[in-house]
Amino acid sequence: MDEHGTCGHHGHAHGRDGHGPARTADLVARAERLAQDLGLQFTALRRRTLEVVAEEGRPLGAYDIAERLSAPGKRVAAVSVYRALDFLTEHGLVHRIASRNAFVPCEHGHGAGESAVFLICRSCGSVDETISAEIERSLDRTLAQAGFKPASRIVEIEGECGACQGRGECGRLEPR
Amino acid sequence: MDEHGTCGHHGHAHGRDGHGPARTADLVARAERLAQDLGLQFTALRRRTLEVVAEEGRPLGAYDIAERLSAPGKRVAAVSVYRALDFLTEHGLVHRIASRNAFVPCEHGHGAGESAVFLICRSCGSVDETISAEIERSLDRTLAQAGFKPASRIVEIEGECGACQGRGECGRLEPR
DNA sequence: CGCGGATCGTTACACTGTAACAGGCAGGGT
DNA sequence: ACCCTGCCTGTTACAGTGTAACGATCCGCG
Ligand SMILES: [Zn+2]
Ligand SMILES: [Zn+2]
Ligand SMILES: [Zn+2]
Ligand SMILES: [Zn+2]
Repeated sequence: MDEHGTCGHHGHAHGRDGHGPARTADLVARAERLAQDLGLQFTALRRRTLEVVAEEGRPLGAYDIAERLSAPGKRVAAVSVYRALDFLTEHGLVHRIASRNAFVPCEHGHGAGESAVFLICRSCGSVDETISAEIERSLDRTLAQAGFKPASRIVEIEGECGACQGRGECGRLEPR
Repeated sequence: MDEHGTCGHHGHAHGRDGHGPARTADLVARAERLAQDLGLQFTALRRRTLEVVAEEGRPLGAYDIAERLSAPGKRVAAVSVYRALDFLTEHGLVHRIASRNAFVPCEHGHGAGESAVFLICRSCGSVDETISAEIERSLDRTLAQAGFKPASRIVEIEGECGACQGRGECGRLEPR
């Protein structure tokens, strides 16, 4: 799959629901294939959780997800969402943004070895996931030099995305 | 700029209270100089908070700090600690480890421009702070290419530190 | 003296995450 | 059919993390 790979300048219109749905189907398909291959259960709760995260254009907290999954008369507890998120993050379908205590859908389908760099915009709240072999290499080099054996990596950059720089701050940052 | 010349080989013996006290005096001096220069108040609470964080060899939570600062009859509330930590982190005297919700003393005296890489050991819980111009460069390059203007960076690597990989022979010195 | 600013104590509250236990449901052996 | 087992989910309770709001104190300044 080569999603927006030729986007050049990362115009990332996912501040809203730009290409959310398309990605959602992609992710669900990937999850089903993965569950098939590994003999895991891609249950309804896990699927609905993935869909909710994928369709929101910005990081969602576990309690926000629980609220979106709940219906009048059928409440989904946050603890169930946490368990679903455990499954999804373990298999690389969603990522946790440590600096925000929130979750975003994976945009790249990278393996466990490749770690992502998250660009978090202060103005519009969007999160862009990029992969850079160069960063990977320099990280590996530094770690090897320090005699440190890495298991998981977190790289999160907070700042202002390209779309928000030109226009003051027209990013719609929804309260609540 | 003195480049972490103190510790050369990153053998980081600070798993316990190795060179805590020495660093503590260093940090306090740096804080006093900084407050002097900028006309800020390095109050008793801020100093004691910095000392507590500096003397522990591992990341401390805000509530842990509050507990250590409290005495029978003189309780320090966590919210006060958070305010002191805000001051200390804003001026680069301590760093927050986002993946742990905990705080460590700065080991390098780097400016705001240089971002640190934190090596967090799963076994002994120690945190080593290193600066790598190479990582910095590749990050800058990737960000520029994405049209993203960075404000703050978080790089946290979890894994196993050099000392814990031996598992029988601790603290083996590795020349070069 | 009165005033504004910064700090700190205190309370209350929201948000994040996990432990423990119980019920449901599918698959497999008998 | 039955039981047994493993996995998932619902529910409750709780620990840990972080902030808002208000008031008191201190201090420098006109
Ligand atoms: Zn990803
Ligand atoms: Zn933006
Ligand atoms: Zn530092
Ligand atoms: Zn270690």
